[in-house]
Amino acid sequence: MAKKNKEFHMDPWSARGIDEEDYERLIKEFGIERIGEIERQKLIDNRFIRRKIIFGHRSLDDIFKAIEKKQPWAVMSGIKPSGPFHLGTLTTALEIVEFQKMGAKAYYCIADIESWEDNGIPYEEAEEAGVDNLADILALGLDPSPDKAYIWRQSKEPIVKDVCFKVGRLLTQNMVNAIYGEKRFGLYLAALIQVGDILLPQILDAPQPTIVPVGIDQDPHIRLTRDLTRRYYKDIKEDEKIVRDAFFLPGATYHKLLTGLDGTDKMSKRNPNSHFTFNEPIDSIIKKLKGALTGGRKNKKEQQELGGEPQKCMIYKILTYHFEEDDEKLADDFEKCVKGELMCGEHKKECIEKVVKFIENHQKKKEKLIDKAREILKIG
RNA sequence: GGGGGUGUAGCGUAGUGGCAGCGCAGUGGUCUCCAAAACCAAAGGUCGUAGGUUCAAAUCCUACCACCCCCA
Repeated sequence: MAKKNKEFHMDPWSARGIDEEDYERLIKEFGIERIGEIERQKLIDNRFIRRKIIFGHRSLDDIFKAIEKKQPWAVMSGIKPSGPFHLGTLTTALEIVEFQKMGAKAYYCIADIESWEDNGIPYEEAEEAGVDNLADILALGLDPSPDKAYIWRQSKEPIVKDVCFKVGRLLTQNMVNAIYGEKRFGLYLAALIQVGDILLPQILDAPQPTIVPVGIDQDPHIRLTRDLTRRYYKDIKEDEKIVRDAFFLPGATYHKLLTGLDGTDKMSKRNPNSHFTFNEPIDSIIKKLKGALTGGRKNKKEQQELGGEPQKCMIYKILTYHFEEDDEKLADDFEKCVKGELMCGEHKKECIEKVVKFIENHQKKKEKLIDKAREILKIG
């Protein structure tokens, strides 16, 4: 209620939830484009597109053009090494892997400057988490070969720091306030470093379309980056001749965020019951899933008469995001739930089995990739 | 550089010298197909840190630390 009067700040660093009304607003007022039928068809292999988890984008058309003309393009995203992988980071990671499979060169950033600025974790302490996170995405299928991927740590990559200072000249206090609200100064710096991360493919290689798959809460970074790119990375001319084209405005895809397993606004580190990590003991994961919010009715009788409410159900949600491969089975379970034929206890049990299988399998793959991750990040 | 303010449980707060309390969150239980909601119960504190005054300090004094505001 009060929200309508308040200024709309979507904050990449806070844990505020985002509701349907916000999504509409982002599309109407902030220029995010809906994923239309054409984009949908072109990306139909992507589960997140099919299931409308990725709901919006900027400049996806540049990517399709590059694909058509067989020109190079990039996918860029990263992770803040402040803890283990969870279902939220899994979404972005899978998106990167998907785009790489479609032909993009993948640029993956370990955002250790941000984990210092945001969480107070010194670079050295972020190393282990960085290795762990990288091993996770390798296990999910990221191909690290040098022609297909470039992986870096912010603190060790001078180019991204250069960009921070270069574009910093274009920014005023009022602009950062409008985008992020009042924050610790270091967070603004981290945001500018991230501008460097997003532009890195075009700096290291040549101007090319870049897609940044992110959660919708990261859009402020995308807006800032596009604004600064437009103003700073223009055509470079020598003697009236263009020697380097202007950069492409970095594009993005936006996915909806998973809410907390326990029914709270957002999965957050603060609230351990809202999420589980990939490094967590299996019995702890099971316990959290057992306690997950469902859309079930008061008792069995009412459930059979009225049917469940899968829209509210976290079990249904995480199956949709990650753990049910089969579209038909998913739709079928939705139907059964609404008709009152599927009981939550039973559905939960099924879901738990799938999650446990996934985590155990993932751990096995990951274990073998830790050394590889160390090698890539040059951490001994 | 100067001035003012704040610091009490995970979070929000009450407490002006005499047993450190309340709300929310978290935990356990009842209920439930499982959760949620509701109800019941238990738990949680070096009162920012270090000194000092006092029979007695969250409370008064000193220094330091962290954060916020104002002035130059």
